Amino acid sequence: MRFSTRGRYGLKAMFVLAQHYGKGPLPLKQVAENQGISEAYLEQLIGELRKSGLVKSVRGAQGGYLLGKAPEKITVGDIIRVLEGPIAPADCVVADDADICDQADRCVTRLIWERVRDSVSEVLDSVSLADMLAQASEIQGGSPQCQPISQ
Amino acid sequence: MRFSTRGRYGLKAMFVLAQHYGKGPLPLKQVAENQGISEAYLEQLIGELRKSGLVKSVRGAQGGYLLGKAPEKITVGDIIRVLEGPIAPADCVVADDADICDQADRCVTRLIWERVRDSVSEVLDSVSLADMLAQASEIQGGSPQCQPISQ
DNA sequence: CAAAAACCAAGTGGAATAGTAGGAATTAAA
DNA sequence: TTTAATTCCTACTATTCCACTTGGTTTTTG
Repeated sequence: MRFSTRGRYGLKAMFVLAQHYGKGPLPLKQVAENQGISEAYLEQLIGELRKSGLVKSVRGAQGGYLLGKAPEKITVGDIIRVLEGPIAPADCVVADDADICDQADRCVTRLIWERVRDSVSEVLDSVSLADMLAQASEIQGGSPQCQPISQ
Repeated sequence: MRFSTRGRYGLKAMFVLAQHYGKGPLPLKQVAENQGISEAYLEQLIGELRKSGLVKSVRGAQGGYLLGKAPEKITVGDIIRVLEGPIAPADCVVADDADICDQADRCVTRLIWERVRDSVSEVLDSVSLADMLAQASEIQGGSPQCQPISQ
């Protein structure tokens, strides 16, 4: 029951962009170095974030990436859903195609997965990048960094 | 962010054993057929549950498996932890080796993963097999079945 | 024009998942 | 005492996903 590096790296990258919000585009190289993440790998992830509209890009020299919306309007859940897919501990509780399960109304384990899904969604949707910025300034020298190399 | 079939099948199997609690050992073949799960695969999973003490086995003809404790004393969290490992959306918030992260006190994304971990744990630890039995009798003909073939 | 950057597509090694296959040991019942 | 039912154990396999790497092309600024 782990999130992969896709979601975790993506969230860190978005946090870095949030810290730079309003200061123009930030080159991916700086984001990657800041977090100790492979730039080429992060490039793939941020490409998906761009297609989703959560980030914008500026091409060419002096270019880079920026948040597509204000930090208040981007939640952790938004980011995770783009990079990890729908939040659901089992296929039968993926919100959109809930009717995939023909036994839905008689299934007891499904009730468990629904509760897990809802509680994870509630946590992730309740935290915005702006909230994370606020928390970072509470924590002295706050950074999104956690295990620079393997995390 | 899915649980694998390990945890999902294991939970279903445990629910079936709970339904049979107090009635002697139940052969794995019946559990597997009831749920439409490969018996040989389920055998591996229930072996781990047995080693953890959550189920007991009776060998030989007329043998089978039984819950190791009363349904009230076994939670979904117990089962999931045996089959899926510690509940933690990222390695840096695996309870035991929390100190794996040298930046723990300055890390902002870690706070998110801690909240996710705790909320998932809270849900899974708050539901026992006995609770599931009660829910099953509320739902007419309640079964743990959900998508018999692929789930 | 040169350098900095985003963009794109394809390949790669390793690990985990979701099983299969085949047998050995144990026990109840015929 | 044999037979059938059942657990127990190990090893194998195909597929998928992860976490990258590689090698470019295009766009833009100075």
